[in-house]
Amino acid sequence: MQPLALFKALSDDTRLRILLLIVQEQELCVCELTCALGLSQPKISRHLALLRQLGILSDRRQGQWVFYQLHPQLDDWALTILQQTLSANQALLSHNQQQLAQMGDRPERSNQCCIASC
Amino acid sequence: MQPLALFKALSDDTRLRILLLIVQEQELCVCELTCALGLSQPKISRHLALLRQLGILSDRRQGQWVFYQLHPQLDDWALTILQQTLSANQALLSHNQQQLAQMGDRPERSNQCCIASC
DNA sequence: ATTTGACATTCGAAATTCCATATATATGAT
DNA sequence: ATCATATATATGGAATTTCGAATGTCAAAT
Repeated sequence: MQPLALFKALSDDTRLRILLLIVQEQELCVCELTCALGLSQPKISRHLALLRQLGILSDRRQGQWVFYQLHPQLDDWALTILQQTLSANQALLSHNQQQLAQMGDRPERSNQCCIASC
Repeated sequence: MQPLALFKALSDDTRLRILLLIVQEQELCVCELTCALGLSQPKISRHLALLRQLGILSDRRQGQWVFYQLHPQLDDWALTILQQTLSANQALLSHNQQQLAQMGDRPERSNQCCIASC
């Protein structure tokens, strides 16, 4: 991951919030992000596609939903940048986290491999 | 310093290199940056103005030369981001540092307050 | 006072980024 | 098959960013 590519990804408000929310929450689906950010679904989806193509996020489909998380092979330094940005700027996301907390009918996560289902 | 503002500043190749070089070298003047990056003087100057207006860099004039350094009041987290980006991506600057090393007639720094001159 | 070298600024064109709207695909339920 | 929900993509235009070229400013030296 080239530094310039990472910083370009982070230089848009929507993408920055998406990434910081995912760092905080581990994994979120498109509808949760749409709700947390109060933006249209196509807009969220377009930015997610960009972050996926850059190798910053990875996605998995579970039934109707597609969940996004940080890409497992994301460079250490890039991960560190994201985590430090989050911890030093928690206030930035407070409204988004509030929206997420108030959201009803959030999809349930099924672990990809838990004792019961394997 | 808002995260979005910092990342927008870092999302341009010229500005990214300017900042990482200054983190490494402490202080550089416009002609040194012009030489190290191999770019036109107006282009360098325009990006420096932007970084100065954002409060990321500060400048001081010494005779004909204007030296730029990181702004003394730059947020800790922003400084950390810059330092970590540099140390994890040294290779990115190798050519620029080579150009700087080969530059002749670099202006001398006079400390703003040394024993001899005060 | 003029010149010279270092740096800053302005302006229009070109390139890039971003968005809203419309449309397409995929999954699960009926 | 059909429909509803969730997500993805395509398109065209608006807004922003970037750049080169020309010009302006400042300080030191003659």
